[in-house]
Amino acid sequence: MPGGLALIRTAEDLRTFLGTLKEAPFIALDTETTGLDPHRDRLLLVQVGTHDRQGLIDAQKVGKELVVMIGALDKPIVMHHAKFDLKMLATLGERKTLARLLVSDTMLSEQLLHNGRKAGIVAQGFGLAALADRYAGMGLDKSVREGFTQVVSADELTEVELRYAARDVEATYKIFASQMPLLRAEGLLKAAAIEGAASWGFAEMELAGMPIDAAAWKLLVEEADRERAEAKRHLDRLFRDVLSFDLFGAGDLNYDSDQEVEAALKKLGVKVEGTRREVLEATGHPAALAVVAYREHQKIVSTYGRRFLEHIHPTTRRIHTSFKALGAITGRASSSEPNLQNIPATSRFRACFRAPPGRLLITADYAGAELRILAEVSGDPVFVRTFEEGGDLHSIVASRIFQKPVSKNEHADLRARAKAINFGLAYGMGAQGLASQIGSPLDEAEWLLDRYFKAFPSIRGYLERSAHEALRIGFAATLSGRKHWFQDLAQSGADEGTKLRVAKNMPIQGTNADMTKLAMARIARALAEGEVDAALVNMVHDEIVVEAAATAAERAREIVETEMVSAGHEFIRRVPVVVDTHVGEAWQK
DNA sequence: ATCTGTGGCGCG
DNA sequence: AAAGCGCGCCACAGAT
Repeated sequence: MPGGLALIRTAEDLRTFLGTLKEAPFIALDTETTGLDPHRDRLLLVQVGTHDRQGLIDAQKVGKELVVMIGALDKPIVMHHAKFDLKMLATLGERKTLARLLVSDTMLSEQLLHNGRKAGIVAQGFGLAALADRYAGMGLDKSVREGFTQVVSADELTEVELRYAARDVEATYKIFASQMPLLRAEGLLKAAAIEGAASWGFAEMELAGMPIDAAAWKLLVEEADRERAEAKRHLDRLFRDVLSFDLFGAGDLNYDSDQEVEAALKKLGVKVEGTRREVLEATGHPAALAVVAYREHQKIVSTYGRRFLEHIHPTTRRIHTSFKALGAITGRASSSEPNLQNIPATSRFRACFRAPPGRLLITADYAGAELRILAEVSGDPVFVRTFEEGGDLHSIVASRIFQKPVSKNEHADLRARAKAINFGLAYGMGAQGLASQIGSPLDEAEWLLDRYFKAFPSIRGYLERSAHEALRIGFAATLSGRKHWFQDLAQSGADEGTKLRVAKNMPIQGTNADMTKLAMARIARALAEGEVDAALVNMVHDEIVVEAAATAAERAREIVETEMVSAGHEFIRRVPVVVDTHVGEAWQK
């Protein structure tokens, strides 16, 4: 590093340093912090540079001006796990600049390159050190940078620590330089661009968190707990002949143990294999049904109870989930600690996510996203025309299959059957699956599927053709070019049928992920550029939630809808893209 | 005491 | 129980 390891402490010095990067095609960036929580921990160092020149910026001394100046370079900024660095950079302010950065991410790029062919690299993983070794033959000692928790100023960092901080930037630069031709060769540049652009969106969601009415939530859990206890007493009565009771009259059967439940049911003369809800319901036995009822309440108490509320952040009083941008093999994101993508939809739990006074939540979701994607990729004329005309696809499909007029009011039962087929076929569902889904005999389900595919030959044609082609070439892809290689799946011993179903589903589910992630990126940028008092707060696969000041809510809603539609049309060109929005105090479908 | 795999179930 | 795809969390069960 020219000039040794001197820290850049002023905007003027930073300007001088950045001037030396004029010729670089892109800039690598990394940060050193006192911890992982942007609401509690501090940014110490921001390192920027290339393979042969790195600058170490004292983040607290230079302040938000460093973000402005890096943004003004107008070059792609490459980070390893950009979401984290962006969240820490945001502690300086300048979110508007961060939302506009052209971000690339070496970690996500590597995941895209190995999606479904992790075998052989899984031991090293996707950490910076692993990639530095893989691409640049560089050894990075992460342990040097593990403990800055006691550090209060960049001045305290030792020479060794600063040298490693600079090496991380050098490595990141070299890694991306090597990844780029690979991404290009695999047709993954667009997918990588979406991931990079969305990383600020995920950062914004994690930073903002979801507002929650903890008291209301607690009441719902307590109610479920009472109902659970009542359900248990009921169970004890039903099972009284096959269990023993303690002094307090409580039975010794553990209803959370599937083994014990199965054995106890057997003693009552109810033979089941497994204790899944459908199995228990199929018996029609009161004791089996009582177990189902108990489980319903138990699920609420265990999954959405005390531990869930422990995720409320001590300072923001909000729920800050953690997103994995590439959480699913299809390209979907996942959410954890807590998972905000599996909050009960029909219950009152979603209503507990309430914006604070003076603010509102905008809930926006793609209407029939997967079926529109299927219309796009198959080109089925009926599907395409129905969406063009704004018709009800399930009704149209039912009318075709059953040869009689069907609507939401007329022959609604037939519409429900068509709906089950429509959703199931995107996953490669067979007659047996359909039979159990709609509760009809196997031969009837077979007849239905047959009628369906006769009415829509291009749907079957597309699904069969694309799935077999995917297996032949070794991967399935979305409309952005995102790939799922079948190497790991094959190695796991999956049979032909499983592979075909996965291949059918990937382009549909994955293109939906492409759309939603691109929309997130565009919404975050448009809100920032328009200086709208609003932020992304959650996403659930085909749905985006934004919190806005009440005075800005209508403008934010318009931006959300416009950007979701435009992002959808990047991939869906044959049929309209429709987004339903809802504005209110609470999160609502 | 802690880890890992499994069954079950919440969501799209 | 699953020949319907993708997740994460819970409790249990069996292991270390």
